[in-house]
Amino acid sequence: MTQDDPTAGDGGGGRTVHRRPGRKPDASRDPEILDAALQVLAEVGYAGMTMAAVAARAKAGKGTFYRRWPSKAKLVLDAVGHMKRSQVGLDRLPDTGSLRGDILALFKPASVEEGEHQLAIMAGLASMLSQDRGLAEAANDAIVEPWAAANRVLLSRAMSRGEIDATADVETLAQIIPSIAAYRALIQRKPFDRDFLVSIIDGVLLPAVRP
Amino acid sequence: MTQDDPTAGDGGGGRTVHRRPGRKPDASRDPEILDAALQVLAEVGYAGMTMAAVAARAKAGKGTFYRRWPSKAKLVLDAVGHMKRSQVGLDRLPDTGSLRGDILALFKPASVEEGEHQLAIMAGLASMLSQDRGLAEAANDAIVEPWAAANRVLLSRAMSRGEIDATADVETLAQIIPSIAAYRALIQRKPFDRDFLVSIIDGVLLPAVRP
Amino acid sequence: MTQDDPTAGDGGGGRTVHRRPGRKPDASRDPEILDAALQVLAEVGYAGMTMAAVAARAKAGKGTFYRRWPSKAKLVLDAVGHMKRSQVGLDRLPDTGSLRGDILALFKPASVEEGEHQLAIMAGLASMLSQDRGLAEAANDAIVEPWAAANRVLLSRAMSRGEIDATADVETLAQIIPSIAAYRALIQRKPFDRDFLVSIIDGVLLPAVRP
Amino acid sequence: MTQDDPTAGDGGGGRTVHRRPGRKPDASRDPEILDAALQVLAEVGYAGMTMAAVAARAKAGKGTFYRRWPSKAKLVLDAVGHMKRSQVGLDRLPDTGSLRGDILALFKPASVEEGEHQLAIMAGLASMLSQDRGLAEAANDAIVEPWAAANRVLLSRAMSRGEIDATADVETLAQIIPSIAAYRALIQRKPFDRDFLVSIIDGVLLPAVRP
DNA sequence: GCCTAACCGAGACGGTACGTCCGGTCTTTTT
DNA sequence: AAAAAGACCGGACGTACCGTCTCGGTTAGGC
Repeated sequence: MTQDDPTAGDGGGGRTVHRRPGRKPDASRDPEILDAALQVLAEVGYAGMTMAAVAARAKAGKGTFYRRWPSKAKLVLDAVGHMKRSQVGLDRLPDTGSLRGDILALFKPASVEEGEHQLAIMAGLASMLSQDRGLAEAANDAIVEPWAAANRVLLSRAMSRGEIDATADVETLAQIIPSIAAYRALIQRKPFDRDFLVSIIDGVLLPAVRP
Repeated sequence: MTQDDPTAGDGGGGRTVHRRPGRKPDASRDPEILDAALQVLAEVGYAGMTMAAVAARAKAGKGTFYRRWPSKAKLVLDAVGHMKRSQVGLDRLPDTGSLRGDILALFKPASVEEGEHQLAIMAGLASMLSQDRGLAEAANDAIVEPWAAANRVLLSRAMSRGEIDATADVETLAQIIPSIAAYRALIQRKPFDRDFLVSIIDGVLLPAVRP
Repeated sequence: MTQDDPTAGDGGGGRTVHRRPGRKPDASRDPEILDAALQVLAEVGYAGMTMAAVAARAKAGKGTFYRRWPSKAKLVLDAVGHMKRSQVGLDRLPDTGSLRGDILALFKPASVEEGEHQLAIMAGLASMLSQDRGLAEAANDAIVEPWAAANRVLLSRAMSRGEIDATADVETLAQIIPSIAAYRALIQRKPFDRDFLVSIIDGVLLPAVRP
Repeated sequence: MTQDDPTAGDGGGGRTVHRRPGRKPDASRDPEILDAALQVLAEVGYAGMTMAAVAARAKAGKGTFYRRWPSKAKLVLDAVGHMKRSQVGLDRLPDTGSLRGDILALFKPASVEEGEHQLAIMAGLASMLSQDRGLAEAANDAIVEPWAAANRVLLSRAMSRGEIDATADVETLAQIIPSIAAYRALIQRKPFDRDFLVSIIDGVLLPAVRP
């Protein structure tokens, strides 16, 4: 998103390629600005988020981020894409021995809370999703997809154990919980609490995969 | 949203309760304004929708709708709540003899197209959903809930026929398809096409309800 | 300004002359409305005077005075023209024996106070004077001209007594005090107090007319 | 009207008093906006003058002048105060040798025309004069007072020459012509033409000052 | 070590939408 | 039919905010 660095291509044997003189943009401001944007976004939503507020939060001037992102929308897009992704931790997934236990452990309170913060952000930028396809993708990749991936792994494991039907549509099933969680939080604005999770697991997921 | 009629409550023995004199609000302007708002909303989205444009479309003065709705957000909220609901038609649901056939018939192309227009409106106001719980509720009631209700009926019928497991969690299952459809259209911005519908039906719904 | 009353000619022995049906305009409301308009005008000025405020003050509906006057400006015009004029009382002017005494008596505190209220009204509609020639005339006739006329009489008397120069330009001189009083009150917004009056009399008027 | 510069008061021993950072208000916009306001004011009057029109004329955003003046009234106030004053030119007053000649030369047609434009502006804002003492003062200072000052000089000269009575009340007399001119133009809406000027001079001023 | 260009925070700028208020008209109920 | 009450359309007011531009001051390079 930040503009191309004309010096980037001068990697190898380029000689006497005159760099544009002057001070380089302070790269350390990028993440600070993006974090500030995410904070404000989660607090007041996209519409309520003013560039002045982000600037104040990041102790930056508006010029500093308009030099890097062409608009508020693109800034938010980049901010979402910049969110640290692997909160779910595919490398250390729960392993309780049963699919039900694994999934309940995956959506343990801490994770859910973390996820709700992400959903708050996503809710904040919901308006942009309809305007900007790329932003929708970035948001999906950053927030929902990791959980779907985790579910995919847990389902595959259960299948290897012979715990679930070998013909189950793992790909589709893995999207069920994250999608409904997001829908419930974003559109219905109801809490994605443990009771609801259990009703999804016991009412939909496990029945659908029973051998 | 428009205020209650203070004269309505003449329930007791009071007689000759004098109505407040003066011109009554022109009730016919309500739906005209709401329709104009929906048109503009679907065309340019919530952010691009200006009150002046709605006023011009409805040939109304700004005072007229600020007398009825306190803000742009509330106007849109009411407009969404006012959308004609019975697109699904609970009284004339498909009846093909099988649950799979029924659901596929329910989400026939015409309905889907109609639904996508509604989703376009909903996408237009997505930014508000995160700010206003009432709006989210209205949107859910007007757009998604009718389909969930239809699914509920179809599932109940199939259960009476003995086609599906008698212990199936109809309530939760009925929400699966509308939720995922809305999520896919609003957040992921991917088409809710027939292929995806089939993969939901065959990969999740039917397996979950098989006896 | 108010429309002709077609019933006015039915004074005497008219029998079975069919009147236009319906309630007659309540002529008694005219002065009440005009007084209310003058009050509001003097209090908040022309710009701050709202038709709703006048209506409330007169316990009238807006329709009542828009049926009689075509606009706010014309209402004010009529209101000014309607102000009781003969505050000065040409028939009972002071007669102290000297021009100086007469003029000081004419502008005695009570009169001045009364005059200041009129000037407050005039100041309130000052904006209209520049827009509407007729209003300016009406205002001048109602407020300033009576004092000029009184001065004219006092000067003439003094001339008959041989107190002042027989060639004095009475017409012009008679306008001096009212004009300067109005200018001072309207434009300079300084009080037209006794000291200032004395300085006009002794510094301008009497020197100009001394034999 | 525009706020004081908080850095101006570095009078004491304080060193390294850091100015408030940020872009400074573009001082050149002040007179441009004020001129635009005066133009619009003279053309359509105070009531017809819209901020949007002034903004368009000055190629300014509304925020720019609402940052400098708190309201339309204050903007007009400042605009009047800003009118170039020295139309009269105290340094090059006429000197014909006689008071009568001097005054007639002072109010030569060109000056009068110039003055009438100023009176047009003043008439345009007449409504404000009754609401805002400061505006009335500014208007008086900018428009009428310069002429009074010129008259004062001419009278003093004539007195030094022994042409007029040494005990004449120069201060009061100097206000007569400008006051009556303003009153006649603003309130009576009659032209302040040469004939009327002559009648003032010969009927009031010269008689009052004759030795 | 100095020059120069681009950076930085801060905030004024032009433009535009919001929500309020009011003038003049029209409608409903009461007299 | 006229009165009081008040809703109606249109449009100006003053506020808020986006994206740009300008200020004084700082930080890299290249010489």
